[in-house]
Amino acid sequence: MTTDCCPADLAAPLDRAGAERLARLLKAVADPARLQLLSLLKASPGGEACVCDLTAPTGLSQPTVSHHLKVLAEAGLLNREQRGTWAWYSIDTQRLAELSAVLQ
Amino acid sequence: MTTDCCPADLAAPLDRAGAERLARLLKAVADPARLQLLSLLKASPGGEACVCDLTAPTGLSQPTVSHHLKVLAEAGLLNREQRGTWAWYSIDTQRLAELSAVLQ
DNA sequence: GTAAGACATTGATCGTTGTCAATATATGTC
DNA sequence: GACATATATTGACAACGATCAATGTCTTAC
Repeated sequence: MTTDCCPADLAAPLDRAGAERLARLLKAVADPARLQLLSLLKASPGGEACVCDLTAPTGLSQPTVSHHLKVLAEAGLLNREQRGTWAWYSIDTQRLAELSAVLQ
Repeated sequence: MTTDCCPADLAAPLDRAGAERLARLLKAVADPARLQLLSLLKASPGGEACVCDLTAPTGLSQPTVSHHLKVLAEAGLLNREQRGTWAWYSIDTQRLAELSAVLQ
């Protein structure tokens, strides 16, 4: 069950506004770099990683990784926790599961 | 179970090529017009509709609707069947379910 | 307080894509 | 065959987004 606002469902008739909300969420995931980041986070011990751990395996620059993580976080799919100098990111598994359920 | 090629899984480590394949699929869905089309198809009697039935409810021009249906069909998410002058589209529910499963 | 390190932001570039008007193709009808 | 209708394709344009270099901000260590 989603709270008031967010995902919606493909089965219910989708008006333009609902479609745009859902599309924004899906666009966050529909990028190879961000999919790789999600995969890396899922495979990380504790399900979390800092930015510095994610640049090498993706082959992207630090600002680019930071950008993608921000996109995912703003979509609500990642949680961000600051620990000292490091920023730790982890997947919001419930949110991701909700998004997955929309397509069924 | 996916056949040899397609979706892949977020849990398994995702290389760049796999990520790009998956992103292509998700991009097909990550558009408000295409989400509305999927929703309309799902709600249609028999789970299918022709192009002429889809322009009015989306508010898009006929070429634009045709374009979006093509994108979805090329992604394997829609089936196309020609009947006389009409082209009938329907959702490939298995393919869509596979895509949904990837995000879990 | 200065320096170093981790991350974020800004600015610029370039390819991609959603949209429509115009046109083309194909199918059925008279 | 000529015509009407349904769909697809082409061409053009505007908006968006992925990327990086350069720079800014913040935290810890000395």
